[in-house]
Amino acid sequence: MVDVPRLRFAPSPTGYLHVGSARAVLFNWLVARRTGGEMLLRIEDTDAERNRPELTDNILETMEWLGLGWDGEPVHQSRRLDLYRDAAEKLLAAGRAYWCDCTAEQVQARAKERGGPPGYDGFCRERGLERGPNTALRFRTPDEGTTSFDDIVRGHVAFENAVLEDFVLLRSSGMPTFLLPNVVDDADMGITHVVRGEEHVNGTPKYLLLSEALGLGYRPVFAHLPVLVNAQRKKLSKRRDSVSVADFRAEGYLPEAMVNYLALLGWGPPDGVEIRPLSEIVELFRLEDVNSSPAFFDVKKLQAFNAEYIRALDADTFVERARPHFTHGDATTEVLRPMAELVRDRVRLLSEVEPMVAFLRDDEVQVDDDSWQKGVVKLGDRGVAMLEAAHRRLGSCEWDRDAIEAALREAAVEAGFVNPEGHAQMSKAQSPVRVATTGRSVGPPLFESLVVLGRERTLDRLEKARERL
RNA sequence: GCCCCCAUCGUCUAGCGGCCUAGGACACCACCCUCUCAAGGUGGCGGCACGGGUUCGAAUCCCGUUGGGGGUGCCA
Repeated sequence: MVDVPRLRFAPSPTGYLHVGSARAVLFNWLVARRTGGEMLLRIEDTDAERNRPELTDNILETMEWLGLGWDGEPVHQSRRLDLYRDAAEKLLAAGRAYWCDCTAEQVQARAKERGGPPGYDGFCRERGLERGPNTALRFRTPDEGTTSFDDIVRGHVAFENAVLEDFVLLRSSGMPTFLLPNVVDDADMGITHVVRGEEHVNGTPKYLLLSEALGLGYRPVFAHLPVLVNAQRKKLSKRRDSVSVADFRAEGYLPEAMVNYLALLGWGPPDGVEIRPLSEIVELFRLEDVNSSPAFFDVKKLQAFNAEYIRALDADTFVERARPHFTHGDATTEVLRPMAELVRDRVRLLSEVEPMVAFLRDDEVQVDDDSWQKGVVKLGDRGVAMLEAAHRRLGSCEWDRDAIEAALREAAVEAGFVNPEGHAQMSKAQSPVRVATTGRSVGPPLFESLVVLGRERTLDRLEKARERL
């Protein structure tokens, strides 16, 4: 039988999918795709206290949005509890586990008393306790020897068994904790490559010891990915940092930009070409090339990628993809369509699209104070003259892009915006007209904007601005 | 405290003993283009943490120091 690589992503439904997990999904997915293997999905919901079942949907939906699907049906640990209990019984029967009734307080108190390292001290190892209402089952770690493994990204990693404390297998509630189901399922699901975050490195010897004690004869290949950190170089945390992939989606990031960017955290293509389709990344990606040092999640660079991906969209696709971000669906779509390319080349996020064309949609224009001061008031008499000249000339010209440009250039000359060569100085002259009609000092090209705005509203807004001065 | 890991421009990375006067990308700065803003073009700023080895030769290998991170839960 040929060994088909089999990977897995194993989230616990205690939070939304964040960028760190998304990167883990991606790398697992890439390996599966590249090697012709599969990536399975396992929901690690053994913590009844913290589980939020509805979050599973968010995680799955977000993975689909990213375009990183999984193979087969998701496995839920909460539906396989018998498997873990059987495994626990086996360990107990083999003398590799024992019952313990110590409370967390007692464990801490003893650690403090002896002045040694924190953690469980093996107090109940020889007490011969029976299962009771307040007993947890602990794994008895070896006192001697070392446990080591070869990590694809980190090389050889070794631990003295003596530093491994006797960890909990079954809570007093009877529910298993992380490690036991993790090992049992990986073996049961035939996982060949365990690709996960660096935070799991220290748990790996326990994982291996468990596998051995269970007589599973199971030993996957490990690859521990570097953590993603914030600007303070701390591991990204859901509490401190805004890292929910669903939030990025809501802000108007494209999944292809997100995935492309994520691939570059801890890995780089050999030819240095950073922006490229996922299909190419699949071809190039190798776990052996993954870094082992922490990577900063740089939103600025993500935005740059996003802008580039947006610019690569054709006009219709751009409108369709921006549409879900509109608060006034059809109305915004209508005014955006004729301006699509011009707007598309100016936004970094899809959420920026609607504000950029709102002046075309709404009856009244909201004039930004700062823009008003800098773009109109500051120009003094010439600003007034420009508004008046523009109003007059736009009142009688044809209504197309070139005619509007010609009219405004003439208005500029009339209002005194002339350069040494005697030509209209449009960079300055356009500003009062722009602010009066669009409400802002920056935005899509003015002439095209006015075409869509229409003569009536344009003249009306120029007049209102004039009156306001 | 103990255990494990990490260390190339501000950031993400290329580099796997000579091709390195260290390449690219993002960010930043300047100029060009230009109806604003973008985009684009050109140029610039900027890095092998430090100290020892090994070697004819080290960003690349080894050791130490320093700095950073992760873990140390009846969370995952």
